Amino acid sequence: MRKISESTVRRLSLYLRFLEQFAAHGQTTISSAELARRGGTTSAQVRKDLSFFGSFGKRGLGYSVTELAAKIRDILGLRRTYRVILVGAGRIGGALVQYPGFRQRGFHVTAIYDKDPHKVGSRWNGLVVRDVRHIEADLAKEPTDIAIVVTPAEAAQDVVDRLVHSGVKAILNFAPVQLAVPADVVVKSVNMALELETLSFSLSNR
Amino acid sequence: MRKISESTVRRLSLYLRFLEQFAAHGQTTISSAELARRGGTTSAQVRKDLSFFGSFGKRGLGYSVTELAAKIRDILGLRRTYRVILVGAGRIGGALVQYPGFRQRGFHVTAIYDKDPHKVGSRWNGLVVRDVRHIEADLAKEPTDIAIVVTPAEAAQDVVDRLVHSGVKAILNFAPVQLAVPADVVVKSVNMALELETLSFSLSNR
DNA sequence: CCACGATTGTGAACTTATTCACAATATGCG
DNA sequence: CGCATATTGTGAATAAGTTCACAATCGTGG
Repeated sequence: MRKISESTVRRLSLYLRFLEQFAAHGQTTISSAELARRGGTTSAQVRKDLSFFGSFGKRGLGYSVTELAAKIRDILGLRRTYRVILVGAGRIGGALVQYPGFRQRGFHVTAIYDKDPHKVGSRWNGLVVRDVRHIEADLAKEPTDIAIVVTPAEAAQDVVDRLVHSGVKAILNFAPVQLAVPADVVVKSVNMALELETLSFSLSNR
Repeated sequence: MRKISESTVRRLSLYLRFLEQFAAHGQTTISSAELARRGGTTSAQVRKDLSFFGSFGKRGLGYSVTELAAKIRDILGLRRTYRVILVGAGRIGGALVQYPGFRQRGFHVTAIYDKDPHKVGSRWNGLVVRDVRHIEADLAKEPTDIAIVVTPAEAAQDVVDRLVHSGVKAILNFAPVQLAVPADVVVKSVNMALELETLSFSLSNR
């Protein structure tokens, strides 16, 4: 397959969200122009994004809302559900476990780990927090593709090494460090402070 | 000023983080190559990013860690501190208020608002949750540039309208909706589920 | 004080992403 | 059925972002 840009994937994700909203309102077809309006982009961009994967519309008519949604789910790999483990039972971890958006989209948090003995054993949203040292053994029994890392910066690389060693292939990282992983593992880092800094930049430059 | 790309700003933010780490280790100078290695980019990229704002290095030597950090803080508008208000006293809101990264970087959460009468009045990290209907009056007394919106999707646009009306110029939005704002207000939307979906895409395409 | 190794700053080349623009349909209506 | 209208799919044009490559310059050591 041709190399698909990150921005295209993010937009597809957005389009899917809008399609679901349209479906909920009983709308059956949608034009690229309308999708673009909602997503803050252009109709040409919408069509180009989709064109990398096939042609899903009808000229003169637009797209079938449900068909296109199904197609995008397919493209994004959202037909299946994913087991997700979470490392770091802090406040952000807690918020994430309970975040309904994950489950709605098929991401099921199946285990929570922490290093702190005070946290190990407590219940979180129906899950018992386990000691990080069980990661390897647990994942050997229950292979898991995705992990969310919400540890302090110092602990993150060590945790990631163990996750990678245990077969985790995708990591959503909230720790403010650049993580080193093998080429076949994908890391996506999110950093709240950095988002605020881009806002600060915008504020200072106008 | 020349138009600066979002990616450049994000990278500057990253460089700043690394520079602070280097400073903490007592390192006094740094080369673009080393900064690039840490940030997962190239030395040319680092120099180009900086070149949009001036020339801060010494040929043959590199950059002074503290000087460059100061320069980037300047560029990003981080010399000052920012008052930040938070709308939505849910779990994510709670996690964000306590997130040390914000305060460290000069973003001070000064007020929390919610619509739910059960939440209004409770204390959160030393702040009393106030009713959203006080936003206008409060901001008239204490002008605030930045707001973080962590409301349900349905409520977000309404809240944003009131924020904009009250003079807020930058919004970090966690609600899964596209927000409409005037041209002089900047919105940055963050969506956790979307991040996981990009991971899902990567997993399905290799 | 000159030659050498290191490293910046930056135009130019290249690559990637977005927008344009239009032929190719599909529908509906008289 | 044929014309008017809507809207896709896509090559070509444009714009934006990244990498290359090299002259400029700094510090050092003989």
